[in-house]
Amino acid sequence: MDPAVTGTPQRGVRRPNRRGEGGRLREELIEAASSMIADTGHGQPVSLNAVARKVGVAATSVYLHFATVEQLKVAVARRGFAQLNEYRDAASHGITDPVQALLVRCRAYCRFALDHPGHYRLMFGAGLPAELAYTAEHAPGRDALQSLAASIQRCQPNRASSRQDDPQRLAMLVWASLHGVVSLRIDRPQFPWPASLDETADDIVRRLTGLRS
Amino acid sequence: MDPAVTGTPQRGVRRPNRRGEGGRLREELIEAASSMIADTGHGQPVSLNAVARKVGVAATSVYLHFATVEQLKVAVARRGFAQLNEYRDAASHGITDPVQALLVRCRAYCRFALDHPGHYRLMFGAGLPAELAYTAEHAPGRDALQSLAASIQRCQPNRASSRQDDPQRLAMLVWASLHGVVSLRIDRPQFPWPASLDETADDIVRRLTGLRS
DNA sequence: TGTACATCAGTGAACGCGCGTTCACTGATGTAC
DNA sequence: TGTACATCAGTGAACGCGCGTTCACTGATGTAC
Repeated sequence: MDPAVTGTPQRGVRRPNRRGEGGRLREELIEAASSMIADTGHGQPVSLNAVARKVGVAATSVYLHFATVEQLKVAVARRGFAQLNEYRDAASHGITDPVQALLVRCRAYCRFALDHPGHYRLMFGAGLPAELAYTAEHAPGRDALQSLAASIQRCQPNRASSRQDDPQRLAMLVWASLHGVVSLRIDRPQFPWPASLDETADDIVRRLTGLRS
Repeated sequence: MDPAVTGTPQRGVRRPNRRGEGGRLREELIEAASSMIADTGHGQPVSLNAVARKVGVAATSVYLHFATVEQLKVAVARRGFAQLNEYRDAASHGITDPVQALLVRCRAYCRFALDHPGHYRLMFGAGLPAELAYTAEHAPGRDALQSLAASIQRCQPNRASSRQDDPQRLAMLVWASLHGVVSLRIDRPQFPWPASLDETADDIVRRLTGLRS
């Protein structure tokens, strides 16, 4: 049987890193865990053993770089948040109209989720390591939400904004709603969703914020 | 140590059911699994072994009533859907104004989720047994969505409804958005959510449907 | 230039655990004759 | 009324599995003298 199919490590393929380059294994582990997590569209978490197997290394070698399997998950989640930010920023790059920028950024959020369901689940589901949970300063999810609020606020000078339209509150509504849309699309692939995710995202953002462009 | 605390089965407490009443164990198992799942606000799935332990029965006895652990989960999920329906119907009972009825039913949906996070996760998360996934006829989630669409439609004779306001589409938007709200509240208890879940639900339903009462 | 040694990347065997599932069984209770 | 037997509810030991983690180790490579 093909080792790539069975998941058996390719014997002899991997050579130890050179002296001083042990850190490469760390990257390899994060990379492998990321790609495995990305694959599990529907599914259960990736195990330390499986990641080590994929890299072609003894399970114990993971402990050279991560004190615990939780720390590996943290690293993968961080990478996911960084990717999401890039994804979103790239999408709105060069767009000057703030409403268009908002819409495009929300679409990018949704597309990221459906393109990386495993990451998305890890980042926004119950499995997020406590270390990254919403705490005062460093929570990456919090930064993302602030960025959404700012994006909404940039649309508001154009129009008379009532006290109802507090950008923080709108950001929370938009975030939560889009999260619902993509979560259900990920977890309920059978459901007859409307074909266009972009349209659904636009529709929700427009209805919730009341913005027209 | 108190057996109730350690999870150790209470030795000798349980007596076999009388002849012809073996079905009672089935109910006990569903009940125990339900209450355990309800307890796991944050958390991983409940195991067959743990359920049997809780009931005070050998793990193998589960197989007297369920061919597989999946079937037990199906039974628990079905019970959850039935409870949600009751919950929602009870909330709107006696309310004649259709907009009020819609709002109240949506609030009930949200409150059910937060009051029964384990059930909710099982019913609307990735873990739902394939048997209950959206298939042609019998999916309970589908019935719930149809009921929401009908509730929205009842609000519409009052107003000029454009093609934009297809009740099926609105139901999908509302369901997905409320799902996002409650999912995040369940999975991110740390986040500074606005105190009133009811207000958030009302706000989202109103903004998405454009209904004012 | 040679050699002892520290350092580094990574290994391999073993652990205890809980899991879902199988199998042959036990012991009480009802029923047919 | 007594007894053999079928039925029923439930048990107990054992399985193979993958998991995260521990521990003492190996073997190559660089460096100090």
